[in-house]
Amino acid sequence: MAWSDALDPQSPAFGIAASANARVRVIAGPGTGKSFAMKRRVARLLEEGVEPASILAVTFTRVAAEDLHRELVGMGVPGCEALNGVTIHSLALRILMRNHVLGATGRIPRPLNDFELKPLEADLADAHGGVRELRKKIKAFEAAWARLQQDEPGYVQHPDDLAFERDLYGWLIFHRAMLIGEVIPQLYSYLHANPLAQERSEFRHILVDEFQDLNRAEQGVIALLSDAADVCIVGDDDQSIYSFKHAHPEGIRSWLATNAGADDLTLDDCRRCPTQVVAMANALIASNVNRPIPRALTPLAANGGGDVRILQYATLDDEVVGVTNLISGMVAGGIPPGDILVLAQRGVIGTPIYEALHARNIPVRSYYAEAELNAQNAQERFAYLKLLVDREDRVALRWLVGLNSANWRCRGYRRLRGYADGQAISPWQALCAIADGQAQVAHTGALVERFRVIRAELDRLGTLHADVGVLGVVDDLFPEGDDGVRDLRALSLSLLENDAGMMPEDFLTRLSDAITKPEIPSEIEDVRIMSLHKSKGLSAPVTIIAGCIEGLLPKQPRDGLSAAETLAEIEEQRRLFYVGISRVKSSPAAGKPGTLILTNSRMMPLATAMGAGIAPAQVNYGDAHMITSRFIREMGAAAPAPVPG
DNA sequence: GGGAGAGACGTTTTT
DNA sequence: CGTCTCTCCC
Repeated sequence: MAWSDALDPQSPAFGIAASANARVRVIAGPGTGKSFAMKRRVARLLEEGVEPASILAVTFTRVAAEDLHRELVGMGVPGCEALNGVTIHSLALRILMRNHVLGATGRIPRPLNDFELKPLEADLADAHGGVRELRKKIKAFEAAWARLQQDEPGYVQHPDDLAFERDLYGWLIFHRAMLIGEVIPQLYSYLHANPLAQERSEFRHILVDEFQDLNRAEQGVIALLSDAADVCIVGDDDQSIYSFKHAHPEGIRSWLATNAGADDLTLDDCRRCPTQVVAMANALIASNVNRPIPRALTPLAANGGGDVRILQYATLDDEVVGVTNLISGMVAGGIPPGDILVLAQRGVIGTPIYEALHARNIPVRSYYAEAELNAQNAQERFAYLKLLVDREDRVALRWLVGLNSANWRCRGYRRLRGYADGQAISPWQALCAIADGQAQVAHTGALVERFRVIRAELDRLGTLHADVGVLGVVDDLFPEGDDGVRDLRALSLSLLENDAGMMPEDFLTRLSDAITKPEIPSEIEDVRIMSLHKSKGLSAPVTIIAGCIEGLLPKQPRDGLSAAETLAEIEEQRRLFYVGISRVKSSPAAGKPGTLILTNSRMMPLATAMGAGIAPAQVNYGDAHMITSRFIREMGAAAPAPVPG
């Protein structure tokens, strides 16, 4: 295939593929064929003899990276199989490892699981304004302290932030661990400090997908990698939904100002969605006031109007049953389960739908994160497994000695850490010394008592392993019938199925990977249930968004915000809904009109509402009364009238 | 250091 | 409504 095959030279896609400008920005609305245009651009580069290794295609999420990689490799152009599609985090880690940046500063790339953040938070909270403030600080640190688009990354602005960074590094170095997110500030400062670093001129062509998802630090990393590269960024400020990690729509908007002379191209023809959905999406997003470049998607008549329904149920239970019935009916009618995408912003809505479909033997998969480690006993057994493999896993030990204490025994642990540091020994060695009476450290009684239990349990597991191997240990740690570890058991057994004699450390590595980096299947065979965030970049012939109520979509803005900040939160929620409805794909030729179903319910138990952080409009004897999302109204006359479900 | 009781909050993502 | 977090007190 030649890169320009069947491409109209007047089309924007041609322009994107052909532009020889060293800086190109593409604003591409949902479903406008940006992957297609990027692919053609890469094909052109390869045909012109550009080294595949000098082309960098980078995105923010693994789903998008693997998608891009698959598309690029599938082009059939010579050299395409050598192309890389990477997440910015994996790229960062690779560059840091290659340059021994981490080793030189005493760092070990042992990532923390989500649940392992608890003791870190407890250990640092006192000195840094409490756990809540601390979490915000971690987010800002991961953005290299550039909380706003106009902030310069890498420069700590407040003395508090500086003290926090010092303590955080201290904790991570002592515990021989890393935050996933810290690779970004690390890489930024490495590249910034080393203008002669090979990586700054390694790439000739950089393509960035979903650019609006990058925060200022991540944008800075891209800029520092671009010394010798042509850069093409693709994204959509209307799909910017990651303000919680300090990515703002201004990022892609202001890129032209900092890249003078850049080409500015736009993709507006919505090739994916039915025309009615395009009209609804346009009406919806027009309600965003803070939108300097008002644009609209152009519908494609050939896509047909689609099948759009807005359904209301009396109660949340009815909604769950209703959605389940709809899906069963579709599957019974011959629609492949993999064509169906269910979006629910909270587990309380998504999980019951998942369970109900599961009970009806409909293939279904839930994409809510790290679900295997939700239960505390799952976390505990997993920590034991880590310690069994490596007694010097300081994070796992820290977690276990703090377990079942509200403050994770942070005061005793502080003394222990001081002692271990002073003696230049590890916490494990220090605890052994104290437990065996060879050393005394005041106020560590509770800690050492816990340690004795942990050590005995590890001895037991060690013996068990010697007797019955990894499989026996798995059976002991994740026993059948224990709901909390059900998923861990299933996952472990599937890993050991063909290789029961695996070394424990290999088993642990594979188990960790399976939990934190689940495989993204290329053939979708299940009904998919996920958050709206996760759905970015995906499309499906049938898209169902459940829970379209005020307080959830949009979520209740946080308290204490200024009017402008509140507006910004609502506008981001509107963009989130815009992303959601534009997932639906029509293929009239294949008999798939493109089905979009939006559901809500008028009432749910108060406990459910409060449990999910949904502010009810009114409460009556334990029933929370909900009202329909404003977004339904904002889609205007383009949307069908809501009907009972 | 740790327990009791009052008060806040609940999501989304990255190897 | 639960769970987590914070403060106060022993």
